[in-house]
This record gives sequence, structure tokens and C-alpha cells, in this order.
Amino acid sequence: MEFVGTALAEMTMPQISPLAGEPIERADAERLAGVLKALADPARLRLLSLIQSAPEGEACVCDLTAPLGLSQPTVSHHLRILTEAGLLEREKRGVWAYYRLVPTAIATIADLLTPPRKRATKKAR
Amino acid sequence: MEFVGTALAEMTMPQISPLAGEPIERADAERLAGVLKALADPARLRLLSLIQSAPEGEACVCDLTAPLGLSQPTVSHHLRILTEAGLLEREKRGVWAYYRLVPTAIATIADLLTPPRKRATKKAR
DNA sequence: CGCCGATATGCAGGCGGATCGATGCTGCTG
DNA sequence: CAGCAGCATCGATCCGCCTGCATATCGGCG
Repeated sequence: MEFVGTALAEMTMPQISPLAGEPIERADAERLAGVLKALADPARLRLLSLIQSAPEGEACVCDLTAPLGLSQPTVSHHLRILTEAGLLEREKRGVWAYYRLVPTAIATIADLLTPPRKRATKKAR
Repeated sequence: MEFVGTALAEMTMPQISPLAGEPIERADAERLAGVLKALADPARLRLLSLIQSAPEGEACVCDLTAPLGLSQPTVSHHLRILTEAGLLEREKRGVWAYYRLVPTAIATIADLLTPPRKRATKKAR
């Protein structure tokens, strides 16, 4: 369901802090859980790590299957989930599909989880 | 598996940044994924939120079943998972079991996810 | 001491997800 | 224009997990 892809944006804009202040709504919990579920997999964490540390910050599928020890369809599957979650972006160049991290996606998730050490609205830290 | 409970501490100490710098090892990925998996559930996110926003920052099972709309065994099950993941701590007082957030647990996860905003080693492309 | 209320655990059903092999699709390339 | 290489999709299998019902356990109370 690619609604997950929009979940990050929807939660980012109102800047809700799910784990601070008022109890979160069921819908917010499901959206955040959807994004976290995309992260909560060893293979996908390693994919993000591999792509982030790749030469140009990008990598194609053929570069990722070997380090992971997974079949190409499985890697494509994980990349698809990460992309739909809004964590990766895909660019097709010729025969290759290059994936790279969406700049602030993961940081956004981290901010959503971080409780407000400060009072009301936190700016930066 | 209560090894998950120790996962947070193990990752915290060396202050590894799974999603920054070198590609993470398989073991680190599995540990982090284990903790994230505990978070990646709507019911558990709402539990954390409810407990955090409760009067004394603590709540017993009987206070949580109604807001969640889940059966008591199911709520106990989720609380158990969160506790084993190191996110909650349990205190039995009389007949009641009070749960509260482990102070910096979630913030630790957020820090693990947060890429180095500080230009430590990587160039921020 | 026996009952009741608050939790935890066992058990089972049902659904989602991780994985792989096979297959289809699309650009290169000779 | 064949053939091949890189990816995505499909179908199937296997495993883990969320949930509820039933039951066990433990502490307080009459």
C-alpha cells in the first residue's frame, strides 16, 4: 500500500509528536507504525546502510545482492518497501536502477520519536 | 527473546551509528531491527503514548485495555514485548502492575537513527 | 480460608510478510 | 534483430506475530 509513502509527509507537516503530550490517535499510530515497520527489518536496515555508504550515495540492485546474501527478487522487494515508505528514491538510468536515501526522511522519523526535551515547540538542538 | 532487552544497551554503549558511516554488520542490523520491531505496532505505539501521558507517567493494565479496545491478555502481551525490548519498566504494587517508560530508551533509538547532522566525518553531499 | 479482582501464560486461528524460483519486460550491444 | 543483462513482478511456501478465549497465578478482603 503506497499510502505508507505519504505517511511520512502527513506526519511531518503537522509536526505531531506521537510519543509526547496527548495520547496519539489510532490513525496516527498506524501511520507511524507503517513507516517503522519498513525500518524494522535487518535486510532493509543493511540496505539503507549500504546505499548511504556507497560511493555517490547511491547504488543499484546488482551492487546490493551480494553483500546482503539475498536473491535479486528479494532485494528488489525490500527496496520497493523502503521506497514506498518514503525512505528511498529510485532513478532508472539505462538498464540500472539507482537507489539513494531521501535526504531527511530518517531524520524525520527520529524527530517524531524524540520526546520534547524542551517545553512546547522545540526548534532545533 | 529477552536478548532484545539487552540490545539497546549494547548498541548504546559503543555509540554506533547504524545509518551513518560504514555499512552495519548483520548482527547490529538484527539487534536494531529487533527493537524497532517492538515499536512498529500501532497498539504498542499507543501504549507508550498512553503511559507517557498518564498522571504519574505510569499506568496499570486495567487503565489501558479500554482506551486501546483490546482484550486484557493482548494488552499484557504488548506490554511484555515493550518491556523486553527495554522500552518499559514494570513495577508490581499489590495486585496492580504499573508500567512506565524507561527514561532515555526511545531517545536512544532516535539517536541511533539520526544521521550525523554534525559534519563529523561524512560530507553532507 | 474461600472468593474475587488484576495479570500473566497457554493455546490456536488467521493474516501478513520474507524468501526464492520462474517469468516478463526493457534497454544495450554485437 | 537476436541475444543478453539488469530489474520488476508473480506464484508459492514457510514462518512469525497479533489477537482472543480459556486458564493459571497471585494478592487482598470478608
